[in-house]
Amino acid sequence: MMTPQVITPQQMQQILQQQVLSPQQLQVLLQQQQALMLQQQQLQEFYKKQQEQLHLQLLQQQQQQQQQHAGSKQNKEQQVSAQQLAFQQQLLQVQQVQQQHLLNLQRQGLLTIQPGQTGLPLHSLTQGMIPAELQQLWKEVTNAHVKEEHNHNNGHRGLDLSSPAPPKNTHLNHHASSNGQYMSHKREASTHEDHSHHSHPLYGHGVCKWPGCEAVFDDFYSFLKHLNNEHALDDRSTAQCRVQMQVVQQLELQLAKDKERLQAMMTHLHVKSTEPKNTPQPLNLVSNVTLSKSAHSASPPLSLPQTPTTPTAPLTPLSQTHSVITANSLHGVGPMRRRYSDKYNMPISPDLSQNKEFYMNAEVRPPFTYASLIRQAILESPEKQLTLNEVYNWFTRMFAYFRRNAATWKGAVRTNLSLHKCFVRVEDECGSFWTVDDGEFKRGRHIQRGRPRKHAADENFDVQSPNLVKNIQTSLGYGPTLSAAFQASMAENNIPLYTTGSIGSPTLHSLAHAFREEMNGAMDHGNSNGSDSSPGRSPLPAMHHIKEEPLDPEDHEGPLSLVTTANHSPDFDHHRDYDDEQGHDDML
DNA sequence: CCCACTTTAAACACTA
DNA sequence: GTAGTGTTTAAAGTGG
Repeated sequence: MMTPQVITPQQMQQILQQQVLSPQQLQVLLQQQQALMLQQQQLQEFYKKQQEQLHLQLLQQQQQQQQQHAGSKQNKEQQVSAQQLAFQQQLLQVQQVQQQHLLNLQRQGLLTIQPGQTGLPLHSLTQGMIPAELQQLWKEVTNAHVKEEHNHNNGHRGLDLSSPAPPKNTHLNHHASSNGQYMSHKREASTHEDHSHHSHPLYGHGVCKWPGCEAVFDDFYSFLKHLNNEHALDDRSTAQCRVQMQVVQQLELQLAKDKERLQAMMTHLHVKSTEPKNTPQPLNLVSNVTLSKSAHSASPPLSLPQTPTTPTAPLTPLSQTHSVITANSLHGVGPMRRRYSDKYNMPISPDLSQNKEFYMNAEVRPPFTYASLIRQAILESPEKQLTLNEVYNWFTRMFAYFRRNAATWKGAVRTNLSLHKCFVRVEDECGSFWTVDDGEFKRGRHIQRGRPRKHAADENFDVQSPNLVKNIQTSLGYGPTLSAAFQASMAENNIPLYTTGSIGSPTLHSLAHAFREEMNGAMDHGNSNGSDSSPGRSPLPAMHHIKEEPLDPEDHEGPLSLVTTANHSPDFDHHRDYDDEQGHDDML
């Protein structure tokens, strides 16, 4: 495996630029292509090693911290948590680069992994493994002092049952070795195949993996024939090869950058960790709670599947409850009982924005209520209004959990939309969409039960009834004024306005973009319906609300309803930049 | 224990 | 008829 430096891209390029090649050169070229593959594998190994190093370092650090951890807590806590956050995000980033790299390789046919041979499903490598592993790492770092770090070998079984990765891939404290396991499997497999002459890096699952080819073959020999005929050394092939080289180069470049950054961070943290005072607490801030809780609720040793959700916690150490994510909830079985922001206006935005990538990649149930999430989704939209389908898409886009556990949450979303007073349905010719009445959200009220059942037909009656006063108000273009009111409301709740680019967190756009890129590679079939967006809406819909108000005296206490107006700011031109491009719902 | 709230499931209605 | 959407009710769980 540890092949010495095989060939540099420059050399390759030279060769390729010669254009006219002898059979010998062709042979050399093919060999070099294989060498390139080996390089890829080396890269992978490097990734693993880096992970391992990280792991060790984190453990060391944590041990040191434990020894000092009796001291002052509160002051340093946040500082440390910020470091941890950054570190965690860097970890994530490296993982994502790795993931992207692997995906790319796989897509380009340079990495041929056949589940049957490796014993691991491909997606466990390209999708599930990364977040799971990261979480595992975090769990170890954060919980090591509670859990016994030693003699865990056979006792722990890894992860979340819903995780795509099989248990054996996720042994506690064995993530590195399990990867090594994979590698050795792969190596074994490939050497074995090489012996049997039935494998080729460009041949997998009966398909030619030459970039852009994907021809199907029954047997290996017809593939070889095809390879020699269709992908012989000609302009096209060399061009493709060059492209591939650039892809690899770019990935390597990116990796190098991230590596460097990570190294700097690690160095920095390491230095700090040797200073007695800077590490009053273990890396995490909440894991104790999480662990103790889940230790009761879940089967003891293992099922802390995605517990590393705790990285969310360091950012917003508000209360303990929100950090408690039990195994059950992570499995999608248990109810979502982390009242993070359901009432009392706990702003979910900070957590959401800071942990966005985490939620996007890890199948962790977000510690927010549906109502909070829906509200967030709507408020994040340029026009502060979303169709149901767009709400769905926001969920799937922002949370890996909802991409996977699609079973019931859509119903819950609908129920919440209907049930909460704060969500107001608005309708125009093109369809209906939902807006948020933040005043009602603050009050956290539900529509009273037992009120007369509403029939759709009723909506057409009583257009002038007092119930619809709000509608009339909101249908007048109160744009700027209401926008100000809305922002004030947001400020009051300490909720950043993404759409206006607030806190230093990455914008939704860029994140969505990154996510989309990743998804494009990672999704097997996901996009069943390209039409994510609901029937096109005019930028200025003639709004008339549908939701009736039971005419509660309290409902007229203030200008609350004004806030509910969709913010028809002049920027509706750049709306839906990402909304419409993706329809990843229904991916179970 | 009570109450408010959340989640989930289910039934039902309406529309495309 | 089906799927999507929306409303409502009920049960169960959580937490103040």
